[in-house]
Amino acid sequence: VKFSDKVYKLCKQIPSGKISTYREIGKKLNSKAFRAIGQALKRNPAPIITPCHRVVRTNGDIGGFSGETSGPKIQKKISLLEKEGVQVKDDKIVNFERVLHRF
DNA sequence: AGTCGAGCGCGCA
DNA sequence: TGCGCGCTCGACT
Repeated sequence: VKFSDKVYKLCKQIPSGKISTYREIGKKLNSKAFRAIGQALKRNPAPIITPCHRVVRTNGDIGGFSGETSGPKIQKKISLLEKEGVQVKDDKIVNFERVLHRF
């Protein structure tokens, strides 16, 4: 089983309206390959099924989306999150700790 | 505060 | 093979 596969699995475990972080995932996988997580999500095989937009950076930053660290794609990610009930302000998660899903 | 460099696992050339 | 990435952390300015 590949590292990225586990990443997808964990992603799918994140309930709507909540989020998680690359770090949490890495921890859960007992790995420090946080970048690989980003890569895995970028090369997400099932973009809708795997809610990769629910994964953000540890400091509450949105992170990136579809290979962009800023720009229109990120806005899309934000609106998706807001639709699901996660407030985003200034490209950052509002009440980060409250919506953070821990595995 | 901000910046720098190292480590990680995988994908693509 | 080698490099870059949706990252993080500790050390330094």
